[in-house]
Amino acid sequence: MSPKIEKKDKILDAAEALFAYHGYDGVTMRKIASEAGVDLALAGYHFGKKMDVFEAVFQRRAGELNRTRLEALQKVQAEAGKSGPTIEKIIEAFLLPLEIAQESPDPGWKNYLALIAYVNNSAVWGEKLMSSTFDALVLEFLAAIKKAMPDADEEKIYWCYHNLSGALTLTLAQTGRIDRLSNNKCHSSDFQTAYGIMIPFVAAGFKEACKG
Amino acid sequence: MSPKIEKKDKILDAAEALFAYHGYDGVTMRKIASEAGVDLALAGYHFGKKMDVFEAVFQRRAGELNRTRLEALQKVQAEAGKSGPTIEKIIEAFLLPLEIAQESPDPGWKNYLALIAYVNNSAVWGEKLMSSTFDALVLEFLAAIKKAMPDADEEKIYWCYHNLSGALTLTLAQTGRIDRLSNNKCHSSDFQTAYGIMIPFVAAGFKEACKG
DNA sequence: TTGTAATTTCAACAAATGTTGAATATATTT
DNA sequence: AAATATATTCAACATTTGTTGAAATTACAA
Repeated sequence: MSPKIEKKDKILDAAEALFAYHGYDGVTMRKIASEAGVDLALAGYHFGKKMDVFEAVFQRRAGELNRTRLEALQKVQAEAGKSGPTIEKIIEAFLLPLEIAQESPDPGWKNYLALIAYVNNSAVWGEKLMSSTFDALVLEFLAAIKKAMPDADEEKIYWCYHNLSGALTLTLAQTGRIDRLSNNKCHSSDFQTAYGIMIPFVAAGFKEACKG
Repeated sequence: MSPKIEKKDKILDAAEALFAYHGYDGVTMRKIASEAGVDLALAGYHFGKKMDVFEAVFQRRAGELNRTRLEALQKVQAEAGKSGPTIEKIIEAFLLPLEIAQESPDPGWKNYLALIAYVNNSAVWGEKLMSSTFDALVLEFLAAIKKAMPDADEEKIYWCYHNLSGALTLTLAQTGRIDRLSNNKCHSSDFQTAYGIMIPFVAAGFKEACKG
């Protein structure tokens, strides 16, 4: 219950929420400090430059997220035995940990995943941060998919993953667009429905687009 | 060939490229002016505030884009006759005009579509700008899809479109991520392959996820 | 308690930013 | 050519921004 850590984390929480919604350049150190209820200079003291705050936010939950998703993959692999899991099961293992995180009582997870959506869609950050942090995990999943579709062209599998990644990213971003488009019949915050449809959608996409 | 219009358009071109890559807050009026080879005050003279420059960029090509895509839809509808076109044909009509635009000799189109990707993934801009500019067109396509899948639940169709929109958006963004992930076997700039896979991927996704 | 290290605040800096009024130049019209 | 409108530049403003040194406060060990 040491107050040091409390304030340090409050800075990360505030930065997480602000960066996720406004992007890196849309956030000021003063806004972060103010939102965290902390003096302006404190963020600099704990983390260094503004960019370092951003990276600290980005890295904070990355390890746990990668661990959870890898465990989910290993679980379906163990259940499937030597033949390996189906595409559906692999996609499920890839996505459901995110749904669980978004439904977590800690609202920070929702912000964090929206931040990942921001980074993943940015040509500025995408290559630098996303690849170094998440490619290892993604390649594990892609290997499992290749095993489940031994006849599929490798290049096509990458592009199918790209489509999966895009659909996922837009879901993580929570833009509210589907609410308006559907005249409020659907809601960006309805993750259960989102993933419930995304999983068969993507699985069918892989199967069809990787033919030949 | 009047030089007035030349400079005015150069400002929009520069702003388009910069906003697409860096986002609204990552761009300064000075960078726009400098990139356009124009005095700082000129952008303000022609367009007003910075936000007005952004909206001018966003609106400049929207009309033509909507027109082209609507024509593509009407063409496949005319070809299909009363029964209406298949999902594949509808998705094609939705996507191929974008591929053509990205391959246009005018590099501004590529930047413009990357800008749309930025806006579509942003919760700040998404609802305000995207909906008002593109929802009418999207609803035309969704109506065609509903006709092609009369048994499908409406809510599911919206979510399937959301998946399509996400996959498309990531492609428009050109982040370079797939290059790195695939160890340079795939390239963000290879639109032909991207859409060649996206179309069957999405069509199969619609069919499978809208069952029941 | 005393002393030391860690944390937090205060204050201020230099640089960058959006915006605008006035001056100049260019084009267009009369 | 003169006059008018349009376009462009110049110069400067008030804010905002990231960053940092010094002071003050708090936690902790001896």
